[in-house]
Amino acid sequence: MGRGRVQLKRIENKINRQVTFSKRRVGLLKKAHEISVLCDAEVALIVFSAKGKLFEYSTDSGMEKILERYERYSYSERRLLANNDHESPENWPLECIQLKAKIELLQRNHRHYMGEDLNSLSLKDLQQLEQQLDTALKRIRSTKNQLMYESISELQRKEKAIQEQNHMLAKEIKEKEKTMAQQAQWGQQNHEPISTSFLLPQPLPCLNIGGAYHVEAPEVRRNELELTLEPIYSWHLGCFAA
Amino acid sequence: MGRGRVQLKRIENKINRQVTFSKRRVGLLKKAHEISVLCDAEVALIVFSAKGKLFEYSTDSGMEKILERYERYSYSERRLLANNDHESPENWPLECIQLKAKIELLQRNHRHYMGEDLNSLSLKDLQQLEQQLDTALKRIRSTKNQLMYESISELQRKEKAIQEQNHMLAKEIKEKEKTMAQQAQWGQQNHEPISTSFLLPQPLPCLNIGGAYHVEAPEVRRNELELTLEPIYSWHLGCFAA
DNA sequence: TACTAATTATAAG
DNA sequence: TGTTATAAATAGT
Repeated sequence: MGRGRVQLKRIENKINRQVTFSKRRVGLLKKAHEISVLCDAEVALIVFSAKGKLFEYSTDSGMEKILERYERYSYSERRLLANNDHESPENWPLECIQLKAKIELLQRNHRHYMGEDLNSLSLKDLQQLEQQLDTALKRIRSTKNQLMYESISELQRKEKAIQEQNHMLAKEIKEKEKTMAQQAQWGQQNHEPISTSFLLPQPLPCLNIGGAYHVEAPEVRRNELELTLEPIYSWHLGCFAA
Repeated sequence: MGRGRVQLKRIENKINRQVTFSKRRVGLLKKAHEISVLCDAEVALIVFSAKGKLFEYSTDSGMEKILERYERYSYSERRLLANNDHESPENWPLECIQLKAKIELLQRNHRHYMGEDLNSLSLKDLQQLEQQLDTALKRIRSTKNQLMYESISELQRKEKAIQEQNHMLAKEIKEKEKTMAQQAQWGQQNHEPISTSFLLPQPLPCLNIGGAYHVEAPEVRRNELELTLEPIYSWHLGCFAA
């Protein structure tokens, strides 16, 4: 369909390929939808573009349901491959067996995400994996940076607040000194007045406090965060140990 | 397409519906195959007829691979959990429940490896994750490179072999020419002998072949590898036979 | 299943 | 992205 006859081979021109992909993708999805409506069929369609973008269509029963049904349907074939026989699966509900299969799959994926067990992968698989991890890594770094900036802002804010507090305290102290000095004058006018500087031997404790905060704060914050997330990170160990 | 305009609603006539299903199914599968070949896309198509029969198409990477990739991409594994909840898990063996928990953990993990759901992670977690993915990525790239080098070596080996073959063929041709020239001389000693150079107008066909190979190889290397290393046309599974 | 008229998808611009 | 000439899919038979 179109002005030229179509050759069933990869379109070499990149632009052309992309344009054709967009058009045909729309057509394909449309046809998938049509057959599902016209003929009362259940359809799941997954398309990854060459660049790795995902497009999907599924009947309104939902992709999940359909894939599940697919797995159920093709389970009989797969059971031959699975050697779970040593664990008395006979009594188990089908779902359990599926769960186990799923776990195996997830774990395999996981190993790949860890950069392990790569020999079972093809060049194409490796490329996909690389792309995916690269994307993930970018997101992670971006999130991390954001978090760090936020932490820094927060710390700066706190620093400011505390310094203000310090100023207040310093003022208060000064006033107290004044009062005391006056009292001293009143009470013992004959004595030498006590030097102000003696009464205010550390004009910079505020800085110490601020400094101490600085040093500690990042530590503390990290721990706080860590605590909230601890459960999340412990699972990995838990589940792979098992 | 066809003599009547199509109404996007269920075809009520059962026979008609079934016929249309058969026709459109073939068309759909064909189109799925076409887009995958033309546009270098990865496609998985699952169709259940109204009567529950399964038809499927997948790019040669295989249905499982694509579904895996899909799950990687959309971490929609929830379907297992979501779906199993309503199925009286009370009666299940303890193992099943543990399996479910395990899956949940794995999936959470998984999302993080996809760079998703990062807001629940602390700075420290993010750092760990970053490091881990970075390491994995390095390994993956290393493995990929190794694979590619191997492929290249293999191709070079093949190239050499083919060139040798070309040489042999060229030699053979030369000898044949000699024989023919001699025959011509014997048969018609009165005539002018036909010049050898005329009989051997293209002494370099082998070089042409080699040259073409050389030119193409770097440009198309990736695709070449993919194409040559896999059977080009594999309509996956016997969906068309059915 | 095979044919044909008519619709639909799409290659090229 | 939108248009158009043409190839391809397909509804009805």
